[in-house]
Amino acid sequence: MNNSTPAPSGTKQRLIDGVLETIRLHGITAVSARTVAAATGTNQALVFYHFGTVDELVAQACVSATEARVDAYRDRFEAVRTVGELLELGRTIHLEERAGGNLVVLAQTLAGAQGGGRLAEATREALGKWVSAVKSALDRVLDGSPLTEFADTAGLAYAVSAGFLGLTLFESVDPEGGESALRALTQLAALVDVVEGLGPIATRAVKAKLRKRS
Amino acid sequence: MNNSTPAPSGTKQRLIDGVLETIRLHGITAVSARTVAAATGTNQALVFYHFGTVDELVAQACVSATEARVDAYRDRFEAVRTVGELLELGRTIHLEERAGGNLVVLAQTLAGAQGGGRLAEATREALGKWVSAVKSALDRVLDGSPLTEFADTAGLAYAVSAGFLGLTLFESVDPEGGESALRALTQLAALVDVVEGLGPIATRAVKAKLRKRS
DNA sequence: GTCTATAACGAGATAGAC
DNA sequence: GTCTATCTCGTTATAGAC
Repeated sequence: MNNSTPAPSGTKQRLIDGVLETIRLHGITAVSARTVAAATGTNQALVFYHFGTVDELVAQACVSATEARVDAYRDRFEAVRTVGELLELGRTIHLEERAGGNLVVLAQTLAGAQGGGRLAEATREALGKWVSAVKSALDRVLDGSPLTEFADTAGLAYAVSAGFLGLTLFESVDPEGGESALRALTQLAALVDVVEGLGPIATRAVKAKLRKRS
Repeated sequence: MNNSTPAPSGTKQRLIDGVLETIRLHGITAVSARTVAAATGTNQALVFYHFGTVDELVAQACVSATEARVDAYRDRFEAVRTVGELLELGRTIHLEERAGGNLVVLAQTLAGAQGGGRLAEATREALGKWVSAVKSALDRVLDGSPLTEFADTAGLAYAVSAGFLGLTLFESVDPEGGESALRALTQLAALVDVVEGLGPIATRAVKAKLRKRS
């Protein structure tokens, strides 16, 4: 806790890896000091020595794993230029992270945070990392678009992040449904780009109609 | 199991109510035969007498609760006429069900289904009820719209349902974030309606551009 | 820092009285 | 159909040897 990357060398990191693997394979309900110890090849007492409680281990694992993954996409977030590209990036992230199982960890931890407590705090922090990445991309992408003055980018970022998380949980019980949802989102991305590139006349029409409603 | 509504009179229904309340208040991780018994004022042996296993109780509670809620919205789903109205209904459902805690139950059960098994089957079934309600509304609403031939309504229904579930989990750890997400969705609903009502010229332009991309 | 051993407790599940 | 009692096991957490 004394520098930015507290050098969790050795066992501490192995325990974090172990709990992540356990969550990926068997869900948050299967997490215990013993199952984590089994996954790391060590023993359960080390969980309490290094983290004090099981919840604390899960919390730290969730935050650090999410941080690492969001950082890994920083360049690609910054390369996004249209809403369609952003949705496409979302789809890519979803696919890649599903393979690595990182979204599952976040979704599971989020579910486990229902009772409040330490996990709620940790998941709020972890989700915030994704949300802020999406929000800054949205701010850049929507700049100058007919949607700017009506779209609450912060709220949209929350909605998008939450949506992908829900999708992650969903496809674990219904892979085909998840697949078709992703295909639909890809079509949606194309639609958004088309609307964005409608040209000045149509854009002004959209803007005018939107103003009339608000 | 011998007729459509198996008359789960008395204790069996109380156990179902008890597990639902437990999940709402403390999450799926807090569910056990003992906690449910405490919530019903009875004893834990009844769980096994009536359901065999705790998982089976959770599974039946999830499915029956979801079925009841989806039925409660049937009329309102059928009254929907535009995409914007559908999104608005989604927002309404989300608000009402959050108060009753029913979406939380589904989201929590979904998270608990990660390891497969009985819960996975039950949540697939329960989610399917929401999805099919959304899909039939989408089919009706998109009929004749410029989006029809490009939108995969089944996939969209999955995406929308999963999205609202993710939002439900999200706002339990970050209520303000959830609020802003819902506000953003309301704005989005207005935008969709505006695009839908663009008039024949713009509609043809959108269609043409979409075709060029696919 | 890591291990074994163990305490204290809650879990799922069953047996049997009523 | 409901209860109490109990079995067995997994759980968190600690104590203490190494």
